[in-house]
Amino acid sequence: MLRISKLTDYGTMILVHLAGRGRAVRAGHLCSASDVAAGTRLALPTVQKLLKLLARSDLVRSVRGAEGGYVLARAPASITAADILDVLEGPVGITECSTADSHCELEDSCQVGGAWQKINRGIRGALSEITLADLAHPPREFPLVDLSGRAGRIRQRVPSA
Amino acid sequence: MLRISKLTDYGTMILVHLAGRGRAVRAGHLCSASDVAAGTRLALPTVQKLLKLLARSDLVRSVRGAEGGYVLARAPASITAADILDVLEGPVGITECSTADSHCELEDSCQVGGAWQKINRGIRGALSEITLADLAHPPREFPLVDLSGRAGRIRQRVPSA
DNA sequence: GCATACTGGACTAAGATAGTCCCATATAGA
DNA sequence: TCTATATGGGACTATCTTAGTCCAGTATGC
Repeated sequence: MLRISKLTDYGTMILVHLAGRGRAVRAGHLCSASDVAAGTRLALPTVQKLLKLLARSDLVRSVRGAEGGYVLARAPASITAADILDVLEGPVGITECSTADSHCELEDSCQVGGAWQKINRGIRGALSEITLADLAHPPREFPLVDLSGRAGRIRQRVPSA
Repeated sequence: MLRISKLTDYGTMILVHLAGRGRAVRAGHLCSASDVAAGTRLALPTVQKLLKLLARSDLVRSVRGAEGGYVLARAPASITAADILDVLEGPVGITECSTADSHCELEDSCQVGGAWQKINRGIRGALSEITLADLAHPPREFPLVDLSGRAGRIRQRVPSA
């Protein structure tokens, strides 16, 4: 149920790896794709592909050329699981009709649509409360999440697209 | 992100349709696959396939032969979204390694696994709080859901496999 | 016996996913 | 300026999953 793709899982591992390299980066050392592949034990071509993808987003910054590499573009605590999924899987919903601009020909006869959308918002909310920092060092408990879709958030967070 | 398959969506529509037929059923009329297809505007072969699948679970009961058909086996309020996903998509997690009996060769180098499992439990919890009755008549607000994985539930619910 | 309706399973086409590879381009340093 | 080291963009393929259809078998009511 509700599976994320392997690539998204790998991408998260990569981000966690980058998050763990904060000090080294501040000292001027960037992480190359090979570094990340070695650190995560993922295949190099796969890591290269994912880093390219991540570098196009605002989560990861890249520097080309010799001595180049990748760094997190933002603090781990300001990158949420929802951000990561948006970049790696696109901003789609749990059903096609739970994305914003969809037209479903079953709309008239479908009584369920609205409910999926609420569930979808709830899950997005949940994922927005979990940061890369949490993923790198999982806390005892994750915060409460509100499935009602009301505005209030437990913590203020950089809004995700 | 986190998409459910179309068939699961259709299956849910079918269940909602059956839930709406409670009175007719008590009067002795079962819903045939054709009835459901007409009521939901889904293609008949697809409906047949899904009803077969649902009838193998404990969510739907079937009666063969002329005048046969399908009924919900339990009250709509005791069937949760998690139950539905389990039947239609199998009891899998958002990552392969978030299912119970998996062996991931990256386990040593993967720092993320535990966190996905918590997220997974949180989402399952959320889905366990939403019933078929809610889906048929969506309430204003869905209940709060706890991502921490602690025991307490807002409502007592038939446990899902 | 026949019409109705479920049961089990095979089957296909289309699409998504995972993974690899190649060539172009940028940069640091010798 | 040349070379080694990196990223950037994209093509490509094999495999798996999904959606959808169809058929032969079986149970039941009339």
